[in-house]
Amino acid sequence: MQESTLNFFDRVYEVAKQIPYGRVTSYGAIANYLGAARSARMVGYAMNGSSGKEVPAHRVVNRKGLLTGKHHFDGSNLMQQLLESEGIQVIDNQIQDFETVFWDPAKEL
DNA sequence: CTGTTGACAACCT
DNA sequence: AAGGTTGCCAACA
Repeated sequence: MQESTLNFFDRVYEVAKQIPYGRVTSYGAIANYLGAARSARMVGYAMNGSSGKEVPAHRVVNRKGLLTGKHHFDGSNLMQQLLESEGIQVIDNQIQDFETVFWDPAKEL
């Protein structure tokens, strides 16, 4: 696969789609996997175009395990409910046992 | 082409 | 240790 052909956004989508069920990852982890460790913000920004795509943006949170991007979802607690639907405990936009459900693309891939 | 923005992360006080 | 500020880097106006 010629990654160079794909835009930065597309790479983020590809990685996000590969997030296993019941797992989550951080923006920095994805950015690190893409070689843009300092571009964690870009990952989040890329998610702006994830609407209407297969990208499970609700599985992507910041390094604290906090659902910072929930405000971008349709509802207010939609993101949280989606994660809880996958067996992830989320309390007050904070993922419980974050280290347990954390999925690092750089290690898993 | 230059400046601003942004779903973060790291550094500094 | 906890909180606030700066830095990154690519997209967008």
